Amino acid sequence: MKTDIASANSHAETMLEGLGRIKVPKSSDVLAERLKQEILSDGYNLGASLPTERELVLTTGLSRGSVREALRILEAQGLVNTRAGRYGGTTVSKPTADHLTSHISLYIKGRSVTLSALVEVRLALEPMVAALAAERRTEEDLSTLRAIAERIDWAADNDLTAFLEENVNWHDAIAAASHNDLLHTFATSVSGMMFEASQIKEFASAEVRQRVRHAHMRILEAIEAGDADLARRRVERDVQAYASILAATVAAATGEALANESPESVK
Amino acid sequence: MKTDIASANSHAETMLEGLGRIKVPKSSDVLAERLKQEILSDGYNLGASLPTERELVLTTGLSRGSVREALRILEAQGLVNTRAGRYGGTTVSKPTADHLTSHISLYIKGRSVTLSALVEVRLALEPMVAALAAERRTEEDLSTLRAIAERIDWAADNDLTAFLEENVNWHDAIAAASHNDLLHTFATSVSGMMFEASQIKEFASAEVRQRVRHAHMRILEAIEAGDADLARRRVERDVQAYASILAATVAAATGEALANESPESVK
DNA sequence: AGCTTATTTATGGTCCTACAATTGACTTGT
DNA sequence: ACAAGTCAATTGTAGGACCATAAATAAGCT
Repeated sequence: MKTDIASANSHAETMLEGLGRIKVPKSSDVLAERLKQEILSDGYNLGASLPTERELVLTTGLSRGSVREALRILEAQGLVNTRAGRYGGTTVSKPTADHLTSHISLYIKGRSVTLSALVEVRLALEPMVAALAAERRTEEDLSTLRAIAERIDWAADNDLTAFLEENVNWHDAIAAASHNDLLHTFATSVSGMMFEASQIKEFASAEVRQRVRHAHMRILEAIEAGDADLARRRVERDVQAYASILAATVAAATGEALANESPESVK
Repeated sequence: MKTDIASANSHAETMLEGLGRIKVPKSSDVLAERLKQEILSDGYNLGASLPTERELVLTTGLSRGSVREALRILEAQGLVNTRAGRYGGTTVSKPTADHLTSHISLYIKGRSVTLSALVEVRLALEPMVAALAAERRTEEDLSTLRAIAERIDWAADNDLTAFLEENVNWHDAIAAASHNDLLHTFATSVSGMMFEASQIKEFASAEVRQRVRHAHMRILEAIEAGDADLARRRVERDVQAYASILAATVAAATGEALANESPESVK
């Protein structure tokens, strides 16, 4: 059953120029893609239940293993949740911010994005975040920010770990105050990665900590006043200052250690 | 074997205050997480081979089904590729831009992000993209841009579909010229989603098409001249103009149709 | 009744086994 | 030297069995 087809194809290459390597998709991929379309297209409101695994086995003709692999893919994409037990099953969900952050993080690490590239992205995002925060912050946003600022003030001279942690919270709180989900997630993902990278290099000297507190104060002022342009400018300056300090620290470290000229990459 | 433990626990609630609902992770999740750490931490250069499925079965003690589910998760995260056949197997890879774009797209659709929110993100990203492009564009970048501009000029009066398509290419080419991977991916993802949404509303009138071509010309000029600030300002104006046209079109459509006040969301 | 406790049962979670499909390397034939 | 065929390790798929989970229900006990 093989010789006929094989020999026929081997001599017909001239007819197949335009065809690249044909891809044979896995059944689990096909099912995952179909379910994904089904979920996105319309039906399936949030929380709605997909058919059970065994029902999918019947309707698709695939094995349960393949069905489960498809569901694992959808789960990794944040499109569904699964619960065991009676009245459990697979339900439609929406990707969380954490989900997207994790994927962005993987991308940054995988691509060895340089610190300076991250700075550029921050420089694009954070001034806009601050401007929107100044326009839209609620009283709740403000009190959250004030509370964090207080904790940072305390931690600056007492608990370095807490200081760095609260710093992340600070940026997250401002991003939240912009009341733009996507911008929020982008900004926190990128600045989170930067802090993760710069924390290792532990360059948070007393002087830097003082600078940070001062900058925060001035930014908070602008946001409290609802002055979008002022907030934008001050954040821009802050990020730039942060970047140059970081660059200097990195240069000093690599210069002293090995005179290594490769641009610093995350990961 | 059940009564003892059950009755003992039921009367000991006071001792268990601090314990929330304990979660029992799935074996495939645990394995996926461990392999992910292994891949990220250090070993496993790009292209390196993970153990075969059956080796993982031996070393982990899990069933092959669980191992495969774990690998599907890693695959969905873009961390590995799998090839069948002898000398095939699972190899370490890095998440592609398409991968991240797809996840961003899912997030936007799932969250029903509003068009105005997307505009805000574009307004943050694209001026920076243009500024960097002006500073860093290579000759190749420029010739790509010029070629696209030509095709857009032709398509504007002849082929609406091609016009919209080349428009996406245009934005992608500028983002590529910024030579910042992350910024590139963010910008194309967001503007891609916007075009996808606005295409349906088919508001690309002849007048709008003319405006677009003019704006592109002026932006290309600035990038050719290497004038970062000029490029930034012109892109900012362009995005803002685009946004207000879109807003007007949407307002007219919904106003006439139903006087619907809900903010337009993607999806 | 009103509470605790046990049972039921549909569902996902895990394991096992077997075989098909794939594919690069190897062998053979000419 | 080249073409075709064979081999072998690996993923892909199927099917079955059983375990673990959890909500709804029933039973039992004040």
